[in-house]
Amino acid sequence: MAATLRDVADRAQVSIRTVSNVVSGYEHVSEKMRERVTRAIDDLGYSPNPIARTLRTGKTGLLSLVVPEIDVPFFSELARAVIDEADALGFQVMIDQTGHDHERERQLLRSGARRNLFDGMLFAPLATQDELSDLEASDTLPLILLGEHVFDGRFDHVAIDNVQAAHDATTHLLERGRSRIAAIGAQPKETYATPLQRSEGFRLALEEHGLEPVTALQMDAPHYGRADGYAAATALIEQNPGLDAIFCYSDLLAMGAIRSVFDAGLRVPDDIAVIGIDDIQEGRFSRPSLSTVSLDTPYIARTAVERLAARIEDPDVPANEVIAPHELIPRESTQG
Amino acid sequence: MAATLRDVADRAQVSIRTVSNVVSGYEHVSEKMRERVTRAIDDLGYSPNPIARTLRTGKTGLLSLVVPEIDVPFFSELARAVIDEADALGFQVMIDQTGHDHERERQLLRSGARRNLFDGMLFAPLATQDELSDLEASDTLPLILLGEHVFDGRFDHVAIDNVQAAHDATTHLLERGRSRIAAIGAQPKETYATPLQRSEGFRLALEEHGLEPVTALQMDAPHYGRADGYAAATALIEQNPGLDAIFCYSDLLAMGAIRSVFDAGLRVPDDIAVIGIDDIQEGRFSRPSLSTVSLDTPYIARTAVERLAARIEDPDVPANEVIAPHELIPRESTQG
DNA sequence: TTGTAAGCGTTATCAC
DNA sequence: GTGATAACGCTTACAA
Repeated sequence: MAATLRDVADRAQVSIRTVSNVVSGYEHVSEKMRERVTRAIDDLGYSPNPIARTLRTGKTGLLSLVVPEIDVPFFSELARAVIDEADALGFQVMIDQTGHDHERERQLLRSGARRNLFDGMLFAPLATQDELSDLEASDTLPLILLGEHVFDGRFDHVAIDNVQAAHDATTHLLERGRSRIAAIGAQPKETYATPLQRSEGFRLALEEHGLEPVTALQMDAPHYGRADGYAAATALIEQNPGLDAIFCYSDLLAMGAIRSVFDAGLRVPDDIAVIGIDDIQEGRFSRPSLSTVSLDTPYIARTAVERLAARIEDPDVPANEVIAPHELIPRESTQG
Repeated sequence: MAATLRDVADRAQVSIRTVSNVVSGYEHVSEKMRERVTRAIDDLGYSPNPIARTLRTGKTGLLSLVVPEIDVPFFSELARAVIDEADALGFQVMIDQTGHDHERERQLLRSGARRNLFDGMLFAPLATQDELSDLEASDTLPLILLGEHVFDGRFDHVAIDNVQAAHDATTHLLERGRSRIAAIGAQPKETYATPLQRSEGFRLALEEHGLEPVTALQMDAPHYGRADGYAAATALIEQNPGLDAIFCYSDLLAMGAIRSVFDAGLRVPDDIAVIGIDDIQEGRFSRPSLSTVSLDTPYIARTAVERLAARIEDPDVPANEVIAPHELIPRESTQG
């Protein structure tokens, strides 16, 4: 069915080697040959088999992007940027979803079967340090960790300063005169780095303003979806009449929280100000528009893909950690 | 570095054939052999090279999902379902974005290089009939078209009844007593099927209620994003004081339109009712929550992946077209 | 039940 | 500058 190098060679009456040279743009091919081969290629509608090429070269041109769920806006926006960046560098991107499954993340990290299928992996995990701790850098395919800010010299990171981001968001609320501030997004049992760091930033900001973090005002959120934000905010409002602000660890939590405030008959930001983290597109057109801390997904994607490409090129480049910039974006949900 | 079948065979003192048998779960292997081989596999940390396997078998286990933009909620929600379904059937999913680029869609449809990399392709296009018209089913890898409702016996479709969906949305507005109804989402130049069909459904519903579609009330939208909805609605409101409802061809357009209504100092649904199509998650927590026509993405994904798997199994199964169900979901944005 | 060997479509190492 | 030919790691006739 599909034509092979051999078919082209036969038709052009040249050796398979010459055809390969033409296809891969080798310089030293005579004009005559090149033309003859090109014609045969067109006649037969030949295109090279990437699988065979890969078996020979070891390079697939495929990257793996691992995210919890692709339909979470932050991750789909990240994926978009990653795919575009990868495309620019000649890579295609496979998406794996871990669905908040710790075990699945673990598996993906060490599944050797993937070594040969992918040139590298971009990992945006809930992952904890312990998931990586018993992993040698040499055990995995070229790997870039996204988002998590874990101090570990062995792997490349493109991280976010979660402590500072949470601190900035909380400080913004404080500066707007709010003092009974709740936080939504701590994780119940797991020791994921991101929520811990955001809790830390929240606490720090309060203390800087001479406030003591009140345990009752810190709500867990099993996931970071709208429904989780809604449920947590509903409980908070019911139990804390004086509440005047909510800091959510993600924009999606914030969207749910805002809806909950209104369903409780209160207003955002007049009664309760709400701020998130991520700066997903949804928050720019929502009502009220969502104040947030913008994480620079294009920067994260570009840096990560470039870094990964470099590591694929040379596996021995020392691991480094880049902290992506973030920026407070005040919008209506805190302008009260 | 990575161990091969040969290495395992050497270590277990058996032939490569026996190792292969064990790895691929062949039945007739003696217990003794199986154990010896298994031990060697563990010792060496062997896992089979999927690329080599593919070169031999012709099956990659990879599917290609082509969408305009993965960060558009409808497509990320679809992708999530597709990836999950594919996973259940042992496939992994590669994502390609066409970025509304007609030429790129064309390319992806006929790029022969992909024939060997993917077992099949799920295509959620802006695609027009003419993009497919000069394409033989045998030219492409196994292909399922998503969303477009094009009558063409050559390709498998999992389609939406766009005419009926638009009709239902419009009728809902009419039944709520609205009569000066605008529509946002027609496409300027291109002859994409989806907008044409939705325009048709809009027109039909109006006529059934004895109303004449007014050209001035039908707005183009270059893309289907929030910003496009915002811009179109703003223009509509400015030029049509009596407007009492807007039917948007997508939920994202509707989110932008709603914001625009409020920025104009009017209320949804009191002054202007708004309805969309898609039923993205965002619309369930927005304020007001968004009335919409729900497209059953899990159904679409499941049907499409199953169908594709069947076609990969047997390329000669006749093409068929499935119409995915849709359902009107009345929410706050039309309850005035 | 297990071993031997051919071949999937490339690239790359030799010669010439 | 071009032609044979040996891998890449696997599956699968065909033998034994």
